[in-house]
This record gives sequence, C-alpha cells and structure tokens, in this order.
Amino acid sequence: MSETWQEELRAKGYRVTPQRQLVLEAVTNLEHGTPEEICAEVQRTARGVNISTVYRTLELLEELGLVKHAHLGHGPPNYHLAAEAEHIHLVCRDCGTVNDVDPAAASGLAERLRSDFGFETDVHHLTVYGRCKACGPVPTG
Amino acid sequence: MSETWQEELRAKGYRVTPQRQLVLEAVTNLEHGTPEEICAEVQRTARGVNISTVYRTLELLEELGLVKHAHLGHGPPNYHLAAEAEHIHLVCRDCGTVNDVDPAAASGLAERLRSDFGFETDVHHLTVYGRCKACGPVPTG
DNA sequence: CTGGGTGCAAAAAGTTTGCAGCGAC
DNA sequence: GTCGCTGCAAACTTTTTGCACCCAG
Repeated sequence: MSETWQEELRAKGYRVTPQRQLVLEAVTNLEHGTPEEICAEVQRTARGVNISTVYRTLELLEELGLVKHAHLGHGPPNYHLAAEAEHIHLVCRDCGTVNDVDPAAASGLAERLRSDFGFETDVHHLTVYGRCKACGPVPTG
Repeated sequence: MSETWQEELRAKGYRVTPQRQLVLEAVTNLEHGTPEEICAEVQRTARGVNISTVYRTLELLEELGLVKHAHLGHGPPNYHLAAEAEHIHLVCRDCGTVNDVDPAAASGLAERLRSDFGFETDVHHLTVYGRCKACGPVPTG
C-alpha cells in the first residue's frame, strides 16, 4: 500500500470517479460477485450506475491488478479482489455455493503439472467443480 | 458396449435421426468443440443442420451420458465424448490450447478436498488455467 | 476549459423457444 | 398415421459499442 489505487489511476492518466470507487467497494463487500450482482450492490448506494459502466470499470480494475475474475461454471464470470489471498474456488454443482480454500491444497497438482508438462498453473484461477458436503452427504455405508 | 447408443435412444423413447448421428460423429472427430465448432463440423457433411438442433442434440447426448461439457474460460462451453477416459483440461491463457492430462495428477487435491471439506471433486470437469510450456518458456536462469 | 467517463440505447454473441411441416417407427 | 424432431425465426441473456453530454482535473 505504498500508494493508493486512486493515485495509481491518476498516474496512468485515468480519472477517479465516484462510479469507480463504488464498484471497487462493491467488489470488496461482496467478496465474490458477477457483474450484475456488483451492479446491484453499487445501486444500493447510488442509483443510476449503469451496467455497462460496471463492465468497463471491472475491466479497468482488472487491468490495474486490483480485481481478478474466474469462470465458475455456466453463469457469468465472478469477480473478487486481487488483494485478497489467492484461493481456490470450490463450486458445488448442486447448490452453486462457492467456497474458497487454501491454494496449498493444489500445490501438489501445480508442481506435477510444472514438472511433467512445463505448465505454469494459475492457482487463483483454479475452479474445482463437484458436490459440497452439505449437498452430497453420500452415505459411505 | 453391450448396447449401441442407438438402441439406448430407442429404449428411452427417443428417435435415431441423421442429425443426432452427425453431431455425435462431429464430437468424436473434434475431440473438443464448442457448439458452433460442432455445428460447422457437422455441416461439412450435411449442409442445413441448424445450430439450434446442435444445442438440443448436445443436451440430449449429455443426458444420455454420451458426451460431457466443461467451461474453459471466456468462451462457450466445450464438449467432448464421455466415453474417453476422464481427464483434466489444461487451458493456456496465452494460446488457448487445451491439453488433456491424466486425472491422477489431481488425485492428491481431490483426496484433500474430500477429507478436509467433504467436497466430492468432479475430476473430469477440472479445468486448470495457466501458461503452457510452448507459450511460457520462462527462463529460470 | 479539455478530454476521458458515463448513461442510454442499439448492436453483438451465445443460447433458448414457438411453431409448422417432416420423417422415424 | 402418430408424434417426436427439425429448421427457421424470433425472443432472451450477457456483454460490447457508439454517441452526446457531463464532470474530474
């Protein structure tokens, strides 16, 4: 945090607008959100912020490295703060719930892909599909 | 292969049509394909097969368990034969190439998610984002 | 003031649906 | 002959783009 993102914006010739601050706040509050959800969250505070502005702003914030997005199945992409620790997304095919887990769980996979295939895994972008504990209490007996 | 899929179709009250055979052939030939790519492949043989028929047929074939789909990033979903061995998709963020790798690479991850979170991983649906060997020959020296 | 940003609306892109006619059985 | 399937076109959903006006700097 040697510099605020506002200063970074200015430094790159962009402007600091209320909409941009609101979108970033919304992403922060929601932790995970689709563009539409983010737009709704923004509009709780300031009515009249357009969905296309949200898309443009998310693109800008991602370019600045402030937010990241992941694709979590069928629906629209899901945005979250980049400042948060990297994490793996666990998506339940049944209830759609997204859980964040420590990327350490995938360190073995990432190492194996690197050594065997020379593939550099983007851990924060890792999405694991399956069935969560609550939805799939598969009786093992 | 105790029974052909055609017989399975019939048994469930569906009909065996040229379009359905063509779509399944296209998926087989392409190995990986979006609905549009599959439609294009089909039309190399039989002009006039409509994109909506391709969508409806893919949905049916998936319901029958003959094909599966995965979401590989920004674009449309990607279909492949279910009969093929389950595999992990390695998607390169740079060139977009999709490589299939043995799910054994993720067995550690899957086990860990199960024991720690009670999460049943859908291995065939696992998509790993990153940079492939060809695109990211990161000089380690 | 200047020029980038925003809202609005239309365009694109991907997918689904309604309906009339066709063809598998 | 029946009824599910198909092609076509229109509707829908999500995202992008063009343009006139507005406001951050």
